[in-house]
Amino acid sequence: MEVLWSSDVALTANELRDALAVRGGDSGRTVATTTVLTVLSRLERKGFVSRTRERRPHHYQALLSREEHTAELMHEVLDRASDRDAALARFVGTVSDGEAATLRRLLDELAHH
Amino acid sequence: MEVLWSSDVALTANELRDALAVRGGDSGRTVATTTVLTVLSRLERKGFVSRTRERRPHHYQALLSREEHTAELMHEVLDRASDRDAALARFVGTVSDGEAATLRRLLDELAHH
DNA sequence: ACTTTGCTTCTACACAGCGTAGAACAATCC
DNA sequence: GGATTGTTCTACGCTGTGTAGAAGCAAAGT
Repeated sequence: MEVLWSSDVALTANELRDALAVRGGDSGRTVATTTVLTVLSRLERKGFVSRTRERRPHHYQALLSREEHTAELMHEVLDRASDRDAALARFVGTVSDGEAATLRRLLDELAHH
Repeated sequence: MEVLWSSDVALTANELRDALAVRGGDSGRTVATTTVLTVLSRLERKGFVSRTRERRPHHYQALLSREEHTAELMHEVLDRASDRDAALARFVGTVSDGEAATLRRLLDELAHH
């Protein structure tokens, strides 16, 4: 359900419902607006989303982009490891060559402040 | 429940129950042996654990170490990202200096086959 | 061989989380 | 102020997890 989220910015529940209807056009999968609102409320409670409570059609917006969220999750997973370095080693040992290259590049950039 | 797992190797259900009793000694938290067995069966079904079905007290053993499991989870999280490289960038951008250094070292080792 | 003992499987229950939505309540618009 | 539109409350079904009792099965004692 989060999938749809990280696409753009600041939507109302109805706009989001419509966006969903388009995306999942395969079968008649149309969710009710209330469903969207419930999910949005739960996401807000968990701090994944913020809303504008002023003007009546509340506008909702993701607090973290998809990528930030992914990075966040990776950190959470890593934090649960007893030996972080060992876990990192395992991780690095199983990335593709291309990703290893990407990582090197990113670390280089990081080094140049 | 997994926590206890990644410590050592090849145990029977009862040994594991005892180990649990020791670790969680705070309050009278003693789990029944059947509980341990149920959990072990579920873990086996999910491929996290293997067992020796021969000699009667079956011996159970983790298939992945704690670290491997962590790395595995990190990959799963990363696989769900739409833009893997961007997610990696966010991740790298938020690691500590020490870990950045660790990553560099690991990547260097990787480069030397 | 028959019983006892101990290990394993089957079944079950409570509780949490998620996807879903109807019904009720609140604000906005003529 | 009645109609329309948006939001909250409440709830149901499904799945996963922690927990364990009851029953089945295999090895060991006599």
